[in-house]
Amino acid sequence: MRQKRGGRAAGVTMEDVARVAGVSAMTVSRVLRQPTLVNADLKAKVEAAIRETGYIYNLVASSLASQRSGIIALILPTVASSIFTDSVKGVSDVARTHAVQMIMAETNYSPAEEEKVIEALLRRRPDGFVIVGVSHTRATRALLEKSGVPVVETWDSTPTPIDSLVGLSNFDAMKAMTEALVAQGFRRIAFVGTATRDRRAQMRAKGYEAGIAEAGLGAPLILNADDLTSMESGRIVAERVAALHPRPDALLCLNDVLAAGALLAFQRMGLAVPGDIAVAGFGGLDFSSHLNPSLSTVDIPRYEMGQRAAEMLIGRIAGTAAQGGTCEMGYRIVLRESTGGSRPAEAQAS
Amino acid sequence: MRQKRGGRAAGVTMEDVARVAGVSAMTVSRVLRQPTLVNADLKAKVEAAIRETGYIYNLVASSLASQRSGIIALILPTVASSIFTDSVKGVSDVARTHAVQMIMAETNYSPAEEEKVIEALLRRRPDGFVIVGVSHTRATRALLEKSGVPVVETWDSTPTPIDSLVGLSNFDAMKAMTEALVAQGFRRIAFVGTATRDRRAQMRAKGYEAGIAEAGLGAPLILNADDLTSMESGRIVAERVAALHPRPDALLCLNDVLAAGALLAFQRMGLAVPGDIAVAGFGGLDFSSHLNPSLSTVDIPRYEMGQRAAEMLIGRIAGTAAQGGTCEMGYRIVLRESTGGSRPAEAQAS
DNA sequence: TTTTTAATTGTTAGCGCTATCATCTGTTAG
DNA sequence: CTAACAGATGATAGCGCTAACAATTAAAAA
Repeated sequence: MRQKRGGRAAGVTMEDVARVAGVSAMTVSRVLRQPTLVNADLKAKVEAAIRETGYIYNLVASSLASQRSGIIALILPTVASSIFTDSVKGVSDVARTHAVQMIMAETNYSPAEEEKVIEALLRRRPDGFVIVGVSHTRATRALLEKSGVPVVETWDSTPTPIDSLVGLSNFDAMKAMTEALVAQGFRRIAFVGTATRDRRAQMRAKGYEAGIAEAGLGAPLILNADDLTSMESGRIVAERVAALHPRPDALLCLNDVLAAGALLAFQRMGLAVPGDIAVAGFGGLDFSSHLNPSLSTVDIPRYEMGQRAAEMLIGRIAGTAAQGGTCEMGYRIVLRESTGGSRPAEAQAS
Repeated sequence: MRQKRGGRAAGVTMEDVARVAGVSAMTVSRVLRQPTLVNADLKAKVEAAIRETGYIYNLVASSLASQRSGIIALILPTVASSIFTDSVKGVSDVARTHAVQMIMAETNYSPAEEEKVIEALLRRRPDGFVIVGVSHTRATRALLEKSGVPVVETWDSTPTPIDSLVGLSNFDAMKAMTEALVAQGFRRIAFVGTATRDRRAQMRAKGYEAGIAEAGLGAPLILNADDLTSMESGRIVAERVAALHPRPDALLCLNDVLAAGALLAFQRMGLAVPGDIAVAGFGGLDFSSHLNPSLSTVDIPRYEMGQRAAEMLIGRIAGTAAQGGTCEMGYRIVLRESTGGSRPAEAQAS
């Protein structure tokens, strides 16, 4: 430890290691970053010096000098929801294998907050962004394009991604589930989820509407919920649904969390699922298959989406992948007991 | 944009902004960091120049020059589990209000991985660490102590924290739940969760054992599960429990996820909960109160623990809090239908 | 032997900021 | 009228690393 610049304590630097090992700082740097370029004896000497001094490589200085931060930023609507945790893990796992660190920030489903958050993260000079969603403010888009940082958008689809895309058609997926419910014989299918929040929610609602329209089932019935990510919210909606006349014979939910909340609430108020009312969700979350009755859902490859997005991003950063790359992820309609399907049967789609 | 150093493109720098505004770079820096020191006219001019040039502050350079990264690191066992998401949010929310960024890494419940992860993060020179758990390798402890970075440990208790602690007594909490079950009249209480994973799991198992021993209920019965964070694992354990002779009259689980998996599995195999077997969990997760029957649990202030830990850490970083600070968080025994308690009644403890 | 080439290592000059001190203005007090 | 001082701005010298190039040595080719 030395004293420098007005008395602030500084840690061990590469220079210190170099002195101990009897080489130049550059050689130490090479041992750490391109060990094959260094003679084996010297390498051993340097490694010993590193151990002896307790040197900890300084990535801040490295980032500044090399213009590479080794950080990828992950922007998502919320960190506190089970909906995205698997995608986070997918990104995080890939990041780790490439010796890159992931930094996360949440937007609370607000494009304005997203703009702020991205601007804040840009100050860290991340090597790339994975962003959940394709709907951004004009300024956000301009900011990202000007910065020249690779971006992979995901969890939604668009023909005009900022850079690259790991897509998911929320519209198609929810429409397919609606059709599956129709095929199961349900005729008064209601939908929970607002059309006024984020684009993913909107597209799912539109998919439901399209499914209803094509089946010629009359006017769609869309119910809103204030909070779209809590079981409590599902419970509250279930009470409203139970009071409707005529009561819907199926309730399709924006996601599995709402669906589970509704399903359990129906049961508690004495309604049989699916006898009195069927319930279906979206997302394929883990707990869905464990509920009694097990919950029908649209299974989407959450972990794989995160993985794929991170891999694509790392390709873009390395320059091996071209801009404009797109990869559409599929979905699976999983009909279980909550819609009258049998437990083990899992229909396949897309 | 200028070309520098062999042709790499560089973005707009503070120097560029300064030139446009007709001031020195130092003044631009002051406008951004200590605006009160700068004359209002100049400030306006600089702000205009920033907008005009599209300048984005470079925190990498700032971190290097100021020896402050503005990053706090959060180390937790896993990012993919609902158990910690609320704590993550607590840390993240506090970090945001202090204009600090949070960087997260997971250890997979392994002290060896924790050591690697902490060493990797130390390279980014974070201003502080929040670490879930108090059990670390000797090397980890030495590393953190030598680095001099403030550390707040949480989600467990110890008289000898590395630096500061936001504590939770897993032993006391699980013992209290065991006693509550005994008070409810259960006599053959089994426990699920391994005593061989992390210290938090161990302490909970020990709390259960102590509760059983003090009640004079004979030998404790501890069942292991391979995976301690999935409902599927709870289901598998439930099958083993159902086959026991005599069958336990209550199953106490390491956490709510296991408990929910077990509860739903018991129901599916035709066992009444709590009639044939009671179930209780730990963690106070959101979904517990929604299950039918609602799940008894030990509610712990997950979000607040994250908040408190982050606040304490920021105090340590600012130098306003002393080393060795400790703050013990409480817990609440919540008895619900799954142990024969009535739904609204929520007993209070600690 | 001399020249060419490849393989190692070192030197230099930043990366884009900020801590520190110096300078310069305009006040206020003596 | 000068000294003392506070307030605002600028100049300088790094922070700890790496890109680019230079220098050195040893091996291969001529």
